[in-house]
Amino acid sequence: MSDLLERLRGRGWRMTAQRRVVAEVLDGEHVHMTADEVHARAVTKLPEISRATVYNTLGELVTLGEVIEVTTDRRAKRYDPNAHRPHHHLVCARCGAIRDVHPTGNPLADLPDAERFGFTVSDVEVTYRGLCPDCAGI
Amino acid sequence: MSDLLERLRGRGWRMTAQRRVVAEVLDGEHVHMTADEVHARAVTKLPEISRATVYNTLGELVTLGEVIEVTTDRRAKRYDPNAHRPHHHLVCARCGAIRDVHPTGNPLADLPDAERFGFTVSDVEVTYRGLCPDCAGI
DNA sequence: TCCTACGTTGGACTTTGTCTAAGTCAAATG
DNA sequence: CATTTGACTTAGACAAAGTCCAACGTAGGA
Ligand SMILES: [Mn+2]
Ligand SMILES: [Mn+2]
Ligand SMILES: [Zn+2]
Ligand SMILES: [Zn+2]
Repeated sequence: MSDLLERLRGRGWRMTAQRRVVAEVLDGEHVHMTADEVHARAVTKLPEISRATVYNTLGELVTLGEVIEVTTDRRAKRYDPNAHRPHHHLVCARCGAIRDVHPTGNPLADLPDAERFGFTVSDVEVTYRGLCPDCAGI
Repeated sequence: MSDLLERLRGRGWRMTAQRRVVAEVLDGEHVHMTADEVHARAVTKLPEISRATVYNTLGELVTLGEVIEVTTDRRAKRYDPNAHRPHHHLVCARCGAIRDVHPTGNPLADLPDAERFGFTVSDVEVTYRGLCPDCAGI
């Protein structure tokens, strides 16, 4: 994530305080923030940053392949800076906690030709659902 | 789907023209309509039916286990009357076409204990993405 | 037939995200 | 450095999907 700013520059993108702050906020393990959460944290470092710019920058990071959009529920999209290692997600149905998981096996191989209906299948998302330790105890 | 009305009655639910119409609309193969699409079709049979009632009834059918909510994108939820046979979905990234698919293998078995982080995992959704024959040709 | 609790309705409201016009500024240029 | 310019940022209007509510209507039991 730290050389992200270089890559952006390499693409001829202008470096701004806003983009730097959004990139800084998106860092860590099992980070899956909504756009508004990113904005809330960005504001603590750069009070004037607007919601629109956060949306714009997140969209650019997704296009760049530095961040992945994750949709685990019908609420807000989540932005996942762990774009380097392919993984799937385990979601608590009650509190919404999200963990990265790395299942064995290849789900793409599990889809026979007869079940592809002529589609060119390029990607697969797997979402495991259940209750986290905290929520299961209640 | 035809005995749905019986089951509803068995649960002590009042039978109304609105609920009957929503149940009728939700029938067929590879049907994955949004709430507004269900409403649009329901209106042709019962012009006075309101959006709120469609949402209410769909929610009730989901609770009853007669219909499954499918979220393939961050647009509208889709309602799937094929709740009887477990299946997953294949989605065209361009036009949004949805097909039911039945992959081999069990993704739940592919998630080792060490990757469960103490969660009680109860369900898994798999979404295959790609291009349908029409969209791949363009 | 009458009652009433449950179902329905329209509209206001919320959440999430997009769009735009006007202002600002990074960085190329000399 | 100072200038210049088009890409970037901003506030706020707008849109789509869904929820909520108070008033009204009716299914089905007494
Ligand atoms: Mn992740
Ligand atoms: Mn389906
Ligand atoms: Zn939880
Ligand atoms: Zn298509």
